[in-house]
Amino acid sequence: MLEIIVADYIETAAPVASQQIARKHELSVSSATIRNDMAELEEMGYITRPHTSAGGIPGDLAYRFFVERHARTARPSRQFEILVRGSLLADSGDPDEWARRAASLLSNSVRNVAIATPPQIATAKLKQLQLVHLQETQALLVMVLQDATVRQRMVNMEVALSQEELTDAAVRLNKLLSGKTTDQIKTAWDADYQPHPADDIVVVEVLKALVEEEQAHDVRQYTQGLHHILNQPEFESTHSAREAVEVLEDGVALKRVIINTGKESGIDVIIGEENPQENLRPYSVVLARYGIPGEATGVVGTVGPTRMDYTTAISSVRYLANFLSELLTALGEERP
Amino acid sequence: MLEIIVADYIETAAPVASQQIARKHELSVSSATIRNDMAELEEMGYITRPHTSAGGIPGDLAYRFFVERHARTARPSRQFEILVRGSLLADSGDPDEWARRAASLLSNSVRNVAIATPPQIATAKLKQLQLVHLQETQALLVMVLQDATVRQRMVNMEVALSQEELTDAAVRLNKLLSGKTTDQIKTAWDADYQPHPADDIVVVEVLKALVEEEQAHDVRQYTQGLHHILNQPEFESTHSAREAVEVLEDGVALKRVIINTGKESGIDVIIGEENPQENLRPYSVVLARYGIPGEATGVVGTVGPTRMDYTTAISSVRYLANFLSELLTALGEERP
DNA sequence: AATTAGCAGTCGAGCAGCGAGAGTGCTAAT
DNA sequence: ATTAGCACTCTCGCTGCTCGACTGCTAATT
Repeated sequence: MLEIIVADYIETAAPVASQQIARKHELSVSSATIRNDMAELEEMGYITRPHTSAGGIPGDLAYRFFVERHARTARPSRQFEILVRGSLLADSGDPDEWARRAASLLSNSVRNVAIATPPQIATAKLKQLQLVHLQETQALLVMVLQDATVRQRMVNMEVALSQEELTDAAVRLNKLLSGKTTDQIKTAWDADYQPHPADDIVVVEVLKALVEEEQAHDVRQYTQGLHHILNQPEFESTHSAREAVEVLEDGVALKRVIINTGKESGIDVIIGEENPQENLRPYSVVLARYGIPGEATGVVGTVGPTRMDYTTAISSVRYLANFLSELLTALGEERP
Repeated sequence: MLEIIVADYIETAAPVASQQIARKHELSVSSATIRNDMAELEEMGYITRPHTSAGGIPGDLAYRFFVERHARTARPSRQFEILVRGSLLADSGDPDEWARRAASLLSNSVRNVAIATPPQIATAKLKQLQLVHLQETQALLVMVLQDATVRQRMVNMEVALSQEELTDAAVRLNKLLSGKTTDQIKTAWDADYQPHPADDIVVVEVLKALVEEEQAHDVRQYTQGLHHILNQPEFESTHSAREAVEVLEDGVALKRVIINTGKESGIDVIIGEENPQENLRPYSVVLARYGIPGEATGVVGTVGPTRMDYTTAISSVRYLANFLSELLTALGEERP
């Protein structure tokens, strides 16, 4: 039931009515029954109605259900596969160019904005980090990188820690993180880090932010297909369209999302309000990381209205990511 | 008179009425007089009216007049100069980065789309060109470049030329062009080429096209500020906005225009219908080439509706181009 | 207990009509 | 050559209207 509504709404962009469902899908139930079911769905928060006597439009929850239940398993069209192979195998062996073409291909496939970053080689290695006591609850976090550059930041801690306690914490954190690239740090973090009772939460948070910033520093990203936005009915008003273009063209919000995209060869689907980046809440993002984990990885994905065609989006992104990974490992073996 | 209308229309985007002019500018004439003058301007083709009883809106001719008469001489705002210096002197010495920032700065200044290409080093030098007789009026134009790559193209000539005549022509053209970079060829062309009676026009045209294509091959361009178009009233309808974004995002039309931008340190202003590129006819383009002629040059400029603020556009583009040229020559002297 | 038919009620889209306001073109006077 | 005056034109926003699409509810049916 819910899936029909979502699929219909994705296609038509209009509130879906009970009678339409009954007619279109030749179900053996009448519109009245459907109305009852829809009332239930509304109560559970899956769909809303623009006004009392109108059809239902799915909310983020409904899309989430749809994605988990149906869209994840889809395969890309044969045509898309051929196009990708043709375009990416031709010509250049330049990974930068691959990213640009991937964005272009994806954008055409999903008829939405697509983004891609070229594979980034994780260069910045952490040498050491220090915590210096300043006052009561204030400390300085100093991060020394392998290439001798230094990053620092003030921390306002939750509890007052002495210099000894801070040094202790620094030693612990160094043991875990030093010698690693920012990329590896992010990975190690999720896997190995266990909060130590003596660690101050704020210190950890600031460190995290600092590492992310370092990563973000020069992520180059290619954006393609901005014009697709203007075709979508949700952006018919100039205002919303302008906002969308502004956010996507600028790209810092996306950059933040990209950095947090996991590497476990899965597809990240972030639907509407789920997005930690406030600017991106009106949209959905489908992202995948590709490349060789820990060595050189990039990201491909697409951004669109929450009412986007998740099925082809997910399958296209997955196929592209896999193919780019293949290309990249082949390149690595060729020139060792 | 005409200048007032143009300036007013640029500001308000609404048809300018005779009474408004009389009131706003405190002229010592009445609205009736202005009406008479405007009727004349309409007859001369400078302005048109959306309907019988409406004010006048300037046409391409009027903008051309305005640009030549007023906009060319303007100086950029002090604020813009400071911003440019601050942003471009800071940090990196990477010309690619300069181009990106220049586009960004310009886009903000003119509140329109801005484009910039990083300085391209003219590498491809012409070694030799040959003309081979095939049939009656058909010949093959072969272009051999310094790096041993070969470009060829068929030519359907206007008159039948023998192999001897073709060889003759090739010798003449070689004398003029060989050893030069594609960049220098373009320059030499405008300056030194005099049509020889025995040269076939079509041959020359094809050669020209071939050189241009070679240049276009990998011009990287940075586009900034697409969102500005959505603010302009001329792109209120989703349709026209989408078309604009499509053309500008794609960029091949712009590429063609960029290649033909002269190097004589002038500002190229292409207004509406004047544009040889059909896709760009609804817009105006203000472009300047910067860098070291014959060695490494790039282009900065802006694209917007024909009703654009030519005064700040021209002054901003000029200032940026000059400043980028300075930066580039400084870089050249530093590392010889 | 679930399903269905029927019906009253709600809401939005589209259309015509209207009046106000802005601005022109023309004519006659200066 | 300029200007005042006036009739005419066109746009824009408002109102009220109808029509059609849907729902929610109730009562009947399986």
